[in-house]
Amino acid sequence: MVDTPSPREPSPKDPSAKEPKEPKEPKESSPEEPTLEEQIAAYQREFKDLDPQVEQVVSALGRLHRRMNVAYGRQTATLGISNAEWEVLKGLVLSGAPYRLGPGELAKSLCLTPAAMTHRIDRMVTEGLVTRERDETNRVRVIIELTDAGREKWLEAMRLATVFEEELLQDLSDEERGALGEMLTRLLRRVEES
Amino acid sequence: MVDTPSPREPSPKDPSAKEPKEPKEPKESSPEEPTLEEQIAAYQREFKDLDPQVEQVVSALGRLHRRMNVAYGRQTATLGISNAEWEVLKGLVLSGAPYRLGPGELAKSLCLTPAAMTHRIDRMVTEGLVTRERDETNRVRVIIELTDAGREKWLEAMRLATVFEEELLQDLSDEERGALGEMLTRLLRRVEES
DNA sequence: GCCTTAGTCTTTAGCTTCGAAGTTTAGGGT
DNA sequence: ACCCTAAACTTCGAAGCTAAAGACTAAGGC
Repeated sequence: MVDTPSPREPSPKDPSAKEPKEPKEPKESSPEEPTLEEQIAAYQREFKDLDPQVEQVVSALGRLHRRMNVAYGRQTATLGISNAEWEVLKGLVLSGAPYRLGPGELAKSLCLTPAAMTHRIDRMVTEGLVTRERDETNRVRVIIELTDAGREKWLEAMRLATVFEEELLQDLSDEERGALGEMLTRLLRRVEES
Repeated sequence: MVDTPSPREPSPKDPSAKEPKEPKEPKESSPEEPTLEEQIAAYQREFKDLDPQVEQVVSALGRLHRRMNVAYGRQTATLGISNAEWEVLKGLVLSGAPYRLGPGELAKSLCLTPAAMTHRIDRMVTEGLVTRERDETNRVRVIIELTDAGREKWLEAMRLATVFEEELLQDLSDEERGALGEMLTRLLRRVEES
């Protein structure tokens, strides 16, 4: 998860409230959210035999993933769907035409339990993104099929996502992008083998 | 976390059950969980103007994070704590001696709501990992303090985690590790700026 | 032909989280 | 002195997920 916990928004707080006469000193050193460097320094302070190189990779990776999910969430929200629903659309589209899958297969590809799929599909059917029907040749199976509206939503979300991802990687050269992807893939293979 | 959704275990299924006479053909092509390469190929098939390099970075990153969380979860489970509790211990230790923080500060450093912290702390107090007491000089504040047992748990978890992380990165040379960490940090900075 | 076994989806109960309202305390203005 | 606002935590209600149990269907042995 997997992960798709909807991240917390700081609750923007009506800015029309009266402006405080004095901005009120930031309290002295707000320990709100330590930066990455501070966090790694703290780790070294508290745990002597720690490889800072390894820690930097692991910590940056975790933070990056969290921030990206927040960004994706903001984008899908503008389309009127949740991050969770976007994941379902992804699963269906990636299965290829004619975009039909059973709830169980969808659940596997999203690393969810079948029970969770049942409820997600309930919502998405009422929103017109997918249809649910029983397979008449094998009445045990249920078939979820992407609607045209669902496919269109997926396309819009993809367009937003690719723009964001391109911005994210704008500081990396082509060689760097290739090297980064290759190294991440190597790590993934290592962890999937065990 | 976003983060820390407890991942689903495939439910090991009692192995003492009778062995099927024939292992029963894998059904022909189990589309269970597409591999990374298959997934990227599917994306290109369904969305023509997609940069495969970018997609590889993004997809590998997401998968890697999920697998790592599963691995961490297995480790903390052997210590008798959950991934969520481990995060709280991390937050306290990283704040430095004397390992005291308010629930609100803890919540911020973990990207959770204060409400969630209240419940997590309830559990951890009964398990003896932390103590909760009111600050006598400012009776609004509550102070969560790490116990010796809690600190010991954190140390054990750190030892397991560092072993795992070292294994994860074993295929990367020192230069590669440095480059990887630096690139991830650059991406993080980019996304944190906006 | 019946019955067991396995497979697929849904339902139920419990847990964790979030958002919002509620409670208690501190500090400042009148 | 009183009250008002802000801050910090807790409580409440709703939503989502998981694991386990339930219902229904297909397939195969006796």
